[in-house]
This record gives sequence, structure tokens and C-alpha cells, in this order.
Amino acid sequence: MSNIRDVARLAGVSVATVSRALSNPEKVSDESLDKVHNAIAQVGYRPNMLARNFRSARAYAVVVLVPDIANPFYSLFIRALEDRAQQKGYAVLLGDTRGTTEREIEYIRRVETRLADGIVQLRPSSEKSQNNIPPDIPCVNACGCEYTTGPAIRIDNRAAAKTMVNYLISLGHRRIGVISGLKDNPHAIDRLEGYKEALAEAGIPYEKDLIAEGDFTMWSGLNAAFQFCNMKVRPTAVFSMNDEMAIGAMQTLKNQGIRIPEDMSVTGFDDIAYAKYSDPSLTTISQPAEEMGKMAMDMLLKVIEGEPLSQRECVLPTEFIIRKSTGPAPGKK
Amino acid sequence: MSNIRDVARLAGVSVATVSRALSNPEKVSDESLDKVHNAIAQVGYRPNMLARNFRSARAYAVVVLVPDIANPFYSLFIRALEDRAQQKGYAVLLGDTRGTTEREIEYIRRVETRLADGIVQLRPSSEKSQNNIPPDIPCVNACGCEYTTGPAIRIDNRAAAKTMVNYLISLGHRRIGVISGLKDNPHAIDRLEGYKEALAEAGIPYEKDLIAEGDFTMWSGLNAAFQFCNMKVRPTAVFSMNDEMAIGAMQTLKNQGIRIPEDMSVTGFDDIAYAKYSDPSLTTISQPAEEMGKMAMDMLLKVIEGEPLSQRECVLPTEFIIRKSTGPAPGKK
DNA sequence: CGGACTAATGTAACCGTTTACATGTTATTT
DNA sequence: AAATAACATGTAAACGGTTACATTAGTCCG
Repeated sequence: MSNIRDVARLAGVSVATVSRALSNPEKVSDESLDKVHNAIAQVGYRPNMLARNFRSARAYAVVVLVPDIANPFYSLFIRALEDRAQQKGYAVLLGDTRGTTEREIEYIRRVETRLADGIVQLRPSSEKSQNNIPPDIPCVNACGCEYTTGPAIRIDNRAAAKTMVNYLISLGHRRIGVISGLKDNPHAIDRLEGYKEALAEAGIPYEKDLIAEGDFTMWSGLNAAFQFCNMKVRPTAVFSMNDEMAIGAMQTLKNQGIRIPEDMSVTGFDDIAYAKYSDPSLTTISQPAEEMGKMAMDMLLKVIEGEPLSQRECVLPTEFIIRKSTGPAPGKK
Repeated sequence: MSNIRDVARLAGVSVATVSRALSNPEKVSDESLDKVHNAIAQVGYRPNMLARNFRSARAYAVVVLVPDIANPFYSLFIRALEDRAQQKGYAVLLGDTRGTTEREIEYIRRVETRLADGIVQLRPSSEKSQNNIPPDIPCVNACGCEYTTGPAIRIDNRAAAKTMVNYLISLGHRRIGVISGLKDNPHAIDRLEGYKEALAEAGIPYEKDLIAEGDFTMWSGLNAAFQFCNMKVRPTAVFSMNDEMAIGAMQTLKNQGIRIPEDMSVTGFDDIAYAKYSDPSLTTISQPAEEMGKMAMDMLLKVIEGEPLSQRECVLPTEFIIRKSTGPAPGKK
């Protein structure tokens, strides 16, 4: 494998000139440039980026900490993140933590040992939930909530949830079930807040029994729905905190002979690709996953470069999408 | 940031001893080991992996070339791949090509410039389809077909398709539509081969009109289904080459008032998570995505280390899963 | 007791770049 | 014509580890 010295020798110039020809061509005469390019072509030289990175003390890589890459919302986000990273000359190291702290720490070590320059954190974190990332390492939280500290990209979960519940209320629903995420999940907390606000403003009392806990998987949505089926007085609408659980729940409801939306309305959150193709298609909140991925990368790069951020956190707008899984409450028109 | 020399000075030993204490502790006396560990703790030393990798001329990273990370089959595969990579001390560089050759080449350059040690290729390739990866760089094709050359992990697409079509035939179907991938996609070619074989063995003539071309997206499945709806004599079953297209197709069929499976059976391929929750749940072929991811990583590591492979290609078994989207052909029982 | 061997450690070269600084050449200014 | 600036290039010192080789001290054995 040829190195920069081979090229220099063959071109009849110094290594410095070769190096400059590659990274600062404007500082090199056209004549030298030619000689260098010919020599490079002749020996099939490829600069050793490992050496370059070592010298510049930069990995030109970022790790993305994601609870589960198989989750379609995350994969959409990561696709956009990676796209932007590639444009900027950075690599993306995949850090699927499977939700474990152990794994997360292993990946954080990667940046402590210089194999990556920073972290995009997709685990929603708040001041309460433990944060394993030391304060001195560049990081942006791309799935933040209202209590997230440090650089963050997020949506207004509370407002989005409130919009959705307001809509259900406007359709005449008064008993609105919730399929929540795990109780301590920051997103679940924010969204539940929005739910409560909407109820309060409509003068509907909050009932704890109407909250079923899930874990954002279809399977948990499927289970949660049974809780509603078995109630003496069933809710007429269910607000699920993500699309997967909503899809799982609809499965249960249909199996129990409950028609959607005639007997019960169901709503989701995220607007994953399948939401449009579920039966019935799902009324949901669309998160700008791609926009978030791009911004997270841009923001992280600024932190890495030490540039000041124009704003500590960036709250992106969501879109409210009405499809066929929601309708007037039974008995109303 | 402290380096190995700082540690050596503080511990009162040489840099060589520190280096050995970290990578070959058995070559160092207990006494020195202690001194080194204390010094490391005292200055908070973290070895600079960039330097280590540079010296060892290894990136300890592999790139995974994937046409689209948002495709659930791929993300499942990658999750497993990454898991294994992490175990073996390797990082996974995400290389979402979006199907473009340009992108693919940019990522291949990453290994030519030593930023990665090898490639896992998820784009199905055959001798015919262009292969941009130079023969000297370690690579395993993890989505191979019958004509894939070089180290490969794959399933027997032809046999799996044949099993599926045989099943449909056994239910009395004689007009069986196909939603294919792009004509030149190696998977589509293999699977179509299986389809033809099954028909031939049952004495059913092959009709070109029954083949609708899609591109593995739900949207294309949705479109393809119209082609069948508009036929004078509709097929009574549709064999889709992946689950997404099947789900899209079912959407169209249901909208046209065609009942599944009473009027028309629909089958998929891949067994993505949503296949179980679609309406009706989808009869499909399950690919061992996780197993494939693990094996691909193991295989690539062998190629990188220069170990001989016990077998050039590894063909993994698929599972045939019957759900509710298939039933007897109309009129049969 | 001396030679051979082993274990622990140190010294310094090396990996392939980048870049500060020095040098030489040519153009521009006074 | 001398002084100065601008440009192109070369020399060599980093960067932070690893490791071949040299050195020293201690052990074993005939």
C-alpha cells in the first residue's frame, strides 16, 4: 500500500507539497499539482484517513444512541441524520442500546476514547431520568421533552397531545382512554399532561382507570386494549401514545367485535408509514422525523466545532392528520 | 487530555509498561500493574483509540451498505449485525445508499481509505448487476441470490416462493397474480423462478399478464393491485414479493370491495412485524433476519482476519407462516 | 560457581499524515 | 537599485500509541 512519501518521491516534490495538493490545492502551483496528480494515479494512492484523523485528533464520526433501530420512527430519523452527516464528511456509528444502560455506556466510551466526536441521543431524557453522558462530551438530545437540559431538538408533545384530545372532545367523546408509554417515560409524561389539560378545559374529570400503560410496542397496545374492552362503561375513544400501540389495540378491538370508528375511535402518534395503511387508516400526529434528524446533526456539529448555538433547544412543529380511525362519539352526530 | 506518557511518568514506569499493562497485563508484574492503575485513575486517562487504530492499521469498523434503513427487514438485520459487531469490538458505520451508486461508492471509499475494514452489502447483487466493490476489499453479501459470487449469506428464494405458490395451488387457486420487485432485482428473479416452477409442476400455464411490477414499497403494492382489479378475469390469489407491497395491495383490494381471503387470497414475503397485525393478518415467508445479521458479521470478520471460510455461501432456512389472508379459491372448498 | 534461561522493564523506532518554520524565488514598491 | 512583499516549496517535528530489541536481575542446574 503506497503512502504519501511514495507519491512525493515519484512526483519529485516533498511530502508537504503532496499533502497541500490534496487539502489546500490553492497553495500549490499548477505544475506541482499536475505532477502530484499523475503520481497519485500511477501508484493508486489513497490517503490513510486513520493517520489523518489521528493527526487532527478528530474521528469525523458521531454515534447515534438509539433505543431500537427497528422502530420505524427512529429509522426514519436516522436515515436523515446519516444523510446530513455524509454531506458534512462525518460517519454515523450506530449505537443501538436495546434500552440498556450498559450498552449506552459502551458507546459513550467510544467518544471518550476519541473514536467519535459526539453523540446524538435518542433516548428521551429529563433531569430525573439518569443521564450517563458526561457534561464535557458534545451531545444533542434529539428526542427531548420539556425538562430536557442541554442542546435539544424536540416537538411540543404536550401541545400535540392536547390538540388530539381536543379533537376527540369536539367529536363528542367524553370518556377517552389512553394507552400510555411506561409511566416514567418523559414523552409519556408530557403527552399525558396535554391530555389532562384538554380534559380540564372541557370540564371532563380525569379518571385514572382510563390510563393503560404500554411500552410503545404493538404487543403492549394489543394487551392494553383488553383493559378497555372489559370495562363496565367503555371509553368511546382511545388516545394511544404511538402508532404501533394503536395498531395493536385496533387488532384487539376488531377481534372483540368493536367497530372502529363507529363504536370506538382510536388515535396514534408519530405517523409511521403503516399508519396510512392500517385498517382503518389511523388519525395521528406526524412528527417531522427527517427534519429532526437533519437539525440534530447540524446542531451537534456546531457543538463539536465549538460554535455558539443560536438557541439551546429547537422545538419543531407537528402536523395533525385526520384519517379514518376517528368519528363522532356513538349517539352523537 | 492526558496521554500514555503522563501516566508512565506518574506511575514511575516506562510507556511500554503502561501499554503492556493495558493490552497484555500478564506480561507485567503485579506491582507495576498497581502503580499503573492508580496513575490511570488519578489522571483519568483514556487511551486514544485513534492512535491505537492508526498504529495497528485497523479501523475496527465495518460499513453496512443498505438500500434503505427505514425498511423494517433491513433494520432488523442491522440490529443483529450491530449486536454482534459490538461483541467483537467492532463499530458499525451506517451506509444508507438510498439505492444510488454514488453513495455506495462514497462508502466503499471509506474502506479504501482505511476508515473501515470491510463491508456488509445488503443490496442484492448478482454477476449481472454491477458490483462496485473492488475484489481486494473484504466484503460479504448478506442478501444474496443464486448467482451471487463471493462470500454470501442468503435464503433459498426460489424454494421459498415455490412453497408459497404450491400452497396457493393446493387451496385450489389456478390464476395467481404476482406483485414482483423491479424486473432486474435478483430477489425478484429468483422468486419468480420459484413461482414458475410451482405452476409448471401443477400444469398451470404461465401468463405474463399476471405479473405486476412493483418496487417493494407499499405504495407500489397499492398501485399494482389495481392492475388485478381491472382484469376481465381476476386472479383469485396474489403472491406479493414482500409484505409491504402485500399490505398496500390489500388496502386497494378492500377499497374495491374485494374480500380477503374470501374473494382473493394475498401472501407476502419477509414477515415484518406488521404482517401479524395487518387486516387480515398476512400469510408470508419468514426470513431469519437476525440470524443472517449475526452470520454476516461473523463471516466478514473471518474474511478481514484472513481466516479461511468453512463454506463460501451460507443458505439459511425460511419459515412458512400461514395466517388469515389466504383461503380456498372461490367456489372450492 | 558460572552459564543458560526466564521474567520484567526500558529505550527508541515506527506508523502516515499535517503544519510551523525556514528558505529561495519572483514580483512590487519606493 | 534596494527593500519589501508574496508565493512556492522543502525540512523536520509533532500526534499517541505499539513493539522489536536491549538490558537487567533473579532462578536453576550441572
